[in-house]
Amino acid sequence: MTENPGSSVRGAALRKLVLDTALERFSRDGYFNTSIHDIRRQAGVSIGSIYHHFGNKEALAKALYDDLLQRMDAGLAEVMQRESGCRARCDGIIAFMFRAATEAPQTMRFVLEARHREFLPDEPPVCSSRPFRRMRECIEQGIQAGEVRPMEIPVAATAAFGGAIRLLHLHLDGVLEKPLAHYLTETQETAWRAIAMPPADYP
Amino acid sequence: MTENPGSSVRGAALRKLVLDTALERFSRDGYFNTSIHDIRRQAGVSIGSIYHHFGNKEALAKALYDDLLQRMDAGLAEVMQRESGCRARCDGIIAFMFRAATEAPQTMRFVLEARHREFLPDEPPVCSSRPFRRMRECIEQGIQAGEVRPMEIPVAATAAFGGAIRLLHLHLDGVLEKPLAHYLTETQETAWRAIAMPPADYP
DNA sequence: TACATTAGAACGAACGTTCGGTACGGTTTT
DNA sequence: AAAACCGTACCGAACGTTCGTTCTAATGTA
Repeated sequence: MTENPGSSVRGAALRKLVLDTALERFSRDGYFNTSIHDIRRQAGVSIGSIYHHFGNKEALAKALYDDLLQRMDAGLAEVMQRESGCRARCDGIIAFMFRAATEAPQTMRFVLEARHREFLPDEPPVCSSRPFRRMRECIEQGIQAGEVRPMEIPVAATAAFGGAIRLLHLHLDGVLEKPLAHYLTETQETAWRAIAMPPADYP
Repeated sequence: MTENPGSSVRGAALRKLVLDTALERFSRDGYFNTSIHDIRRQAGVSIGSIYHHFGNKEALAKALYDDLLQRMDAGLAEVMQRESGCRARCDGIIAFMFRAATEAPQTMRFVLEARHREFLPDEPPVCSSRPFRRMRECIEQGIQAGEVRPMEIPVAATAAFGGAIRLLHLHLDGVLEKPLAHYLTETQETAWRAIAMPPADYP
């Protein structure tokens, strides 16, 4: 475990340690199955420290949530800046999500699977957070540029990324036989087929 | 409210009343934000009755979960029996889910959004439940029949229904502008485009 | 009478949180 | 330079509340 009885950890390092521990427990057992005392024990810090840094349990979860969403958004922003054109960007977004779910499954689980509204009642739903808005905007631009069929935005956006996201869920639930990367290119191609503008001589 | 102080409700009717109340509260506030005492108060029954019929809180949730999954599976079975051919069945499945999410949003929320593993630790993930297995089988048969492109089953299945399911989530989160039905046919067409076998003279 | 069902007061455990306290570096006062 | 003071960080025993559950008595039903 991450026991740390001597507690040489202080300040910002302690804050980070608590956040890391909270992520591990929240994503594994869920928010309500994890007590502050659990986090205290595993992180090897005191109850007082946790309350000093975060105020209360809900604020700890919110700090974690904001942190992860922002990191995820930064990743997507980097994709959007590196790639140009809707197709390349969609592929990049899907690849990024697959990589994130493989390398940081706990983060992905907490962002994607947790029912945030149950413990953060004032938070808007995940689907209206920055990362998800970015995906929708990408599709909107694709339609305007003529790369993507003209269609209802929600339909296009969910068609483009819904398959990939469901595959992510399967991966996080441990029901996929092969590693995520094995399904990447096929997922990208399939997603694009669903929304791509057909060639001009299409029947 | 569903107050019922006089309590003429007994036996099977009482059991049903408790299940209905539990569904409403679980889907609105979540399992952990709903206490047995809450359900008792709203249903107008006694603590003793609840424990007599269900044993404990977890078993109540499991009874509800099994009930809803079975009802959903029956709906899907009916679609599979009525329709023949992969395309018609996929369309039927998506239409069924849209209808269910519109007419019984609480049911859909509990089946689709709740993190069951957090309160039913011994339950397999939703994605391996009967209804979801049915969807995957439908796609598998489509591939064998030559209606669907030969591809990895998980990719094909998530491509076929992932978009629709994400749209369901958007609907349940209340972020869609128009009623679900408005997006139905476009969702069906888009899903099919993603997985359909291309015509023989395809480049 | 016998059995199944309902009633609700009571209990113990677990939880989130509080609060009086220590430790310590920096700043002001003497 | 020493003393007094201050604010921040950390500690953990203790508190009040809530929750799931139990238990015994009462009640309806056959």
